[in-house]
Parts: sequence; C-alpha cells; structure tokens
Amino acid sequence: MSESVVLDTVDLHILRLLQNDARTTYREIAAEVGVAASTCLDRVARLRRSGVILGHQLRLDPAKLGRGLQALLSVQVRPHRRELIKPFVERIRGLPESRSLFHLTGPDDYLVLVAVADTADLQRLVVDEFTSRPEVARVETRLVFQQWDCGPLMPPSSAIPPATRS
Amino acid sequence: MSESVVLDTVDLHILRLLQNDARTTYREIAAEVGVAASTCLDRVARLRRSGVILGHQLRLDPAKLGRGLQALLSVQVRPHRRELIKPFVERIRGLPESRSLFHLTGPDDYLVLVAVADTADLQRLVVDEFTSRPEVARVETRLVFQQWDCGPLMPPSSAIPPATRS
DNA sequence: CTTGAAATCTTCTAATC
DNA sequence: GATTAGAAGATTTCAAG
Repeated sequence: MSESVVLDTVDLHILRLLQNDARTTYREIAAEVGVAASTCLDRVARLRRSGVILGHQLRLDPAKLGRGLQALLSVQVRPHRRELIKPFVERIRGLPESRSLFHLTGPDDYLVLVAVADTADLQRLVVDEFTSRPEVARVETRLVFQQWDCGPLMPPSSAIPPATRS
Repeated sequence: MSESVVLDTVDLHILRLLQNDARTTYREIAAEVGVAASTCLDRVARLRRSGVILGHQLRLDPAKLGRGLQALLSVQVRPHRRELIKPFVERIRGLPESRSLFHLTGPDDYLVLVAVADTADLQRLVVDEFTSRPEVARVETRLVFQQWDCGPLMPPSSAIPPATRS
C-alpha cells in the first residue's frame, strides 16, 4: 500500500515547485521545468494516483482565527486496548481544538497538538475532554512558544534513481 | 501583528470549503456559498492580505518518498541562550529530514518531527545532527506509529460575530 | 456585490518521437 | 509509452454598474 515510488528528476522538480506554492500553474511549472504543460498535468495526475500527492491544503494562521495559543498534550490511555483507543482517537480528531494527533512509542501513548484561545480555554479543554475521561490515565501539557515548518519533503538522495524511470 | 480578524459567515464558509480541498474552484465555492465568483476571489484575496491564509500547501506521503519512518525528537539545548538557539533552529530547519519544529515550555526545549528511511537512518540523524553537537544536552526519541490530521481549523464559536462585517 | 467580457489556465486530442 | 503543440473548454480576473 505504501511502497516507495520511482520518481525521475522531472517529478522531483515539479514536487519542489508545488511544495513551495501549491497554486503554481502548470504553465509556470512547464516553463521552469522545461516540458510541456500537458506533461506536467500528466505527471501530477500520476503522482496523485500513485499516492505521493495526498492533497492540497490551505495553511491558516490560528492566531488570526482567535486561537492564539497552541499546546501539545501528551496523553496516556489506559488500558491501551483497541476497543478503547479507537473511540478515543475519533473523539480527539473531532474536537475543534485539535490540529494533529500522533500515536507514539514511549510511556505517553498519544501526542495532541491543539489550538485554543487562551489558557482558560486550554484548561477547560484539558479538564473536560482529557483528564475527566475514564480512559485517560495521565495528561502532560506543554505550551508552544513558536512553531516552524521545515523545507520541502524530498526523498533521500540514495532513493533518487540514476536517470530514467520505469 | 497577529490580531484576530473579523470574519463573517461567507468567509467562514469559504475557508471551510478550501480547507477541505484547497483546489476547489471559485465557481464551485460561489455556487455553494451563494455569492458571485468574483466575490469569492475578493474574499480569498482579503483573507490572504490579512494573514488568515498563509499559503497553499501540497500534502505528500513521506512513505511514498522513501521516508517511511517518522519520529519525534525532544531536545534540550544548553545553555538556552539566543546566540545558541538561533543557529540551532536554523540548522534543524535546514535538515532534509525535518518536517516541523516546536519551541516548547517544559524541560525539553524543542520538539522536532523528522521523516527518515529507517531506524539506521534515524540513528545516523540523531547521532550526527543532535547528540554529537555541543549545544545539545539531551535527546529523547519517540517513533510515530500513526499520525492523523484533524478537522478544519475554525474560530471558537464565541469569536463568530453576530451577522455583518465592518 | 453583481454581471459580463477578457485574459489566463487547464485539459483534451491528434500527431510525433 | 511518453511527450508535444495546439485547440477547446473552464476558470480566474477585471472593469463597470
């Protein structure tokens, strides 16, 4: 299902440009990469079909939407059994405050990134949606001072094939 | 700089649709929301100018790009002084393995989400780029079993104004 | 905010390599 | 099989009301 895909330099160039700005037009990409616009369309369609491209997402500023405070909640769910964790995950994903959720190794099972209005809002969230729940054994809250997104996601250089594609 | 912005129901409706799929056309949005396409264009341009919309991003599957393993690294930087942390942050952001970086409250100063090929790659990364660095006092590594993105980011209902905008 | 027209972009087809 | 150029169809964008 999630096997690695063979990408040539054209695919990589297109991905780099689109990661920089997902609204870049096929004409611009074509001019930059040096192929026809219809080829770019083809390549992007293939990258979508093969699952490399999962979707196009809008990045919003939580602070501008009245959610100026972000926090990471480390959560222990006990007992850690399927019939308990599935509803837990679905409930957390559905919270309007949740931004992303990780299932991790280590003593803390889950890490939840939340965006809230202020510390009072955070307290309400932690108490009402986490610590007061029977399946939640422990919650550790850390505030986010600052967050950075990193460079484009690229395959390791060892994974880049020498020249042509299959 | 990051003050909250007044959004009416049209803005919110547009944001919800675009967060669902950032490639939704203005015609579709217009039909759904019940305004003219040019109004949608206007609204989106305004949301961009006001900083609510930070950009359009392509979501990629790391596993398909030969980075099938993700991990979270909790890092203590000592001493925690500006002249040390700025280059640290810039270096981490520049690593091809880094996906996002958080500066946090609590004993661990930074949390880094990284995507690597396998555990050998992760070990190399941790040793070469973290533990062997003089400013890095401690690193704790946790693997990501699974990750979920949560629902659209929306303002708290208390922040939604009654009817009209300025 | 809307309409409607102009400019641009996407997408398809047929032909080529 | 992949790519191209060009045409046809959509979409975006602008000007005017």
